[in-house]
This record gives sequence, structure tokens and C-alpha cells, in this order.
Amino acid sequence: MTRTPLSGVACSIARASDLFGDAWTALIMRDVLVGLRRFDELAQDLGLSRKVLAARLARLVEEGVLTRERYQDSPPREEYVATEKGREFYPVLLALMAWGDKWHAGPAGPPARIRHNACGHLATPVVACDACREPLTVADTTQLPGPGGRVGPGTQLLGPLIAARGEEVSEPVTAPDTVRSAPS
Amino acid sequence: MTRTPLSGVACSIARASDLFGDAWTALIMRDVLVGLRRFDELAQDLGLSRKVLAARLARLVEEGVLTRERYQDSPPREEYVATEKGREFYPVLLALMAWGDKWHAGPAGPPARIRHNACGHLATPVVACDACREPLTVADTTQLPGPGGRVGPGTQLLGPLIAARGEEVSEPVTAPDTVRSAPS
DNA sequence: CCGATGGGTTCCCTGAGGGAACTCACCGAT
DNA sequence: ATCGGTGAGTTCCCTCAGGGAACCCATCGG
Repeated sequence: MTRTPLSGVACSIARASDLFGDAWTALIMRDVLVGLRRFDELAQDLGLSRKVLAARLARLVEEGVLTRERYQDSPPREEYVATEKGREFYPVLLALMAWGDKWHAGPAGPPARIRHNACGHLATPVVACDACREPLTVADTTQLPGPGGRVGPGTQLLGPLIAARGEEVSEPVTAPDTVRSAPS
Repeated sequence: MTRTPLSGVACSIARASDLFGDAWTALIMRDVLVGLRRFDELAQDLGLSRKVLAARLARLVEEGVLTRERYQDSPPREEYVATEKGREFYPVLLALMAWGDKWHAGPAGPPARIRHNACGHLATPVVACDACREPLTVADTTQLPGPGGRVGPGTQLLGPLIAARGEEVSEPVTAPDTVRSAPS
């Protein structure tokens, strides 16, 4: 199927989906972030074919999300470790888990819990506004065009709609300085 | 490939990935949540084959994430609307978008911005602890086994690791009452 | 020398994804 | 009454990515 490449598309969700929009990749990241790092451990825990695991790991390393590191020399052994880019994917997994817990938990309740060590509570992750820390919902947010907007054909994901909104609300709102510049 | 079914696995991330672990589904949800609801609009905006779009939409309806509603009778026309389950997926998309913005934004910056209407700020979504509202990171959280834990073979995703942790910290922490029961 | 790890690679087979054409029901204009 | 257009899919064919399982190679422990 040659999986239409989404990496070129001007939408961060699309770019992220290009990598993680595959059932295994998210699960691999979860495992690695939680402490499973060796090839065989991953293969067994996930139950996916070793071929696909090798391919996914290679891709993740290539994308700078994981690194392959030697942890012993005598019989050479490698392990996969998350980079900062990889570690920062953890919140996305938490958001996904929270959704799954809420909408797909069996009668017994969620299969796993997250403890927030800083405050000691069992946490239900919420996606919040960095400015006011209130939860963000569809109803309470507006999508605006950003600086890296649509470029070229096949790229106008949401183009029309966002452009229309952009005219309605061309004034950049009260505090544009709140916006963080991406450190990348 | 018969895509190993993950729905039976005792892990909410796996269950959610079973649905959204496909490059298109997340993008379809984004479009629907943001206002594109008609078949052709979606097909054109996303640039995916109509066949796959039809399949994905059917799946999403079946899963109760979208509903198919008639918005006009004369020539019968249908549109896809997000249910509450679907609307609650929005935060996951925001988390994904924030990650993409940070790690994959081109030199021009992020392609889109989110305004939080309640506080008026352009928001950078953060995944926070519902109790203290501080951001959650891998380093500052611990995964514990939950009530709906591993059941049956092929299900022990993270089984060993989490079980081991469970012994280290068998005491359920300070405030177990903070835990919300899944409304499902 | 034997067998067991760890970490992959190779082979074959199926079926999901892409592309594009076809269908059907209705409408509005000529 | 026919022509063309639109929304919403369906059908067909073809290729290639995923699953399964076997194979490979280096190194160690006994």
C-alpha cells in the first residue's frame, strides 16, 4: 500500500501519526519507556513478529526517538534507550491510556495505574492548557493557522476550514507571547 | 497481515491503539472534531482512498466514536458527528500535536495553533496530573498494576515488570480514593 | 563439544491499502 | 425529457507491508 507518506504534510498530528500511526510503535515506546529495552524482551512481551520489531526499532532509532546502545561487550549485547524526544512521547501515551481506561476498561477497572511521584497521588492524566492548567476540550478551543502553515498541494489538511477561521479571528488574541518557541 | 488484534489485551494503550494505531484514524478524528463531517470533504482533505475512508468511518461508528446522521432528506445526505467518546479523544490529538510541534516543526514553526477560549491564551497542551496539575513525565511517575490486570496468555504486556513493581510498592500509596472510577 | 542465549535476517503467503472507475439517487438548468 | 453535477459509497485490480516460522551467527557456561 505504500502507506501514503504523511511526513511532508503541514500538520503536526499527521507528522506524528506518520511515525506512531501504527499499532506497534506506540506499544514499543510504552515498553521501552517503562523499562523493557532488549530485543527479545520486547518481542515476547508484545507478541509481534521479530521482523516487524526489527523494522520498527530501526525506524525509531533513525527518527531519533530511541538509541541503540551496547550494554555489554563480551557477547555483544545491545539495548534500546529512549532519547529525550522519545521520553517526551510518554505524555501522549498517558493521554491515550487515560482515554482507553475511561472508554474501554472492563468491569474490573483499568489494567494499570500511574502514580505521580511528586505528589504521591494515583493520577488520571489530563491534557491541560499550559497557561491556566485547565483541561482542554474541543468545545473550549479554537484552531488557528500557525506560522508553518500550508505549503504546496496535498498539504491543505484543514486548509479551507482553518483559513476561514483565520479571517474571523485575525487578531492573534490577548497573549501571543505565551507561545513557546519549539526548542528543536 | 491480519493485524494482530490488540483489543483483547489488558492494556488501555493497546486497546486504544487497536483503534487509533492507524495513520488515518487519528487524522479523520481531527478533521471531524474540527468541523469536517462529510464523506467527500474528508476524502479530499485527507487524500486517502475512498475505500479506506469508508472502512475507517464504519469502524469508528461501530466503536461508538462517531455517529452517522442524516442532515438532509431530499437527496439523502449523511454526515459524521463525534459522540462524547469521540470528543474526548481530542485531548489525545492535542498531546500528539504538541509533541509533533516540538519535535517536527519546520523552521517556520508549528502549522497550527490552539486557542483556549476560557483563558484566551494560545495554548501548548501539557499532560498533567489531575490531582496537582503538574506535568507528568516518565521520570516522575511509576506504573502500578490496576484492578483489571493481566488475564490469560498473550496478555501479559508488561506483566513481569509491573508485577515486580507491584511487590516493591504493594501499599497503594497515600490517596487511593483519588482514583476515579471509569464511568463506562 | 553441546546447547543455550541475544539479536537479528530470510522465506513465503495473505490481505489491507492505493488508485481509479463505476453506481445510485436526487436535483437544477436547458 | 435529457444533461450534467453532487454526495456517498462500492467494486476491481495490483502491489507491498505484516504475520509466522525457520534460519543464522557470535559468545558463553559446563
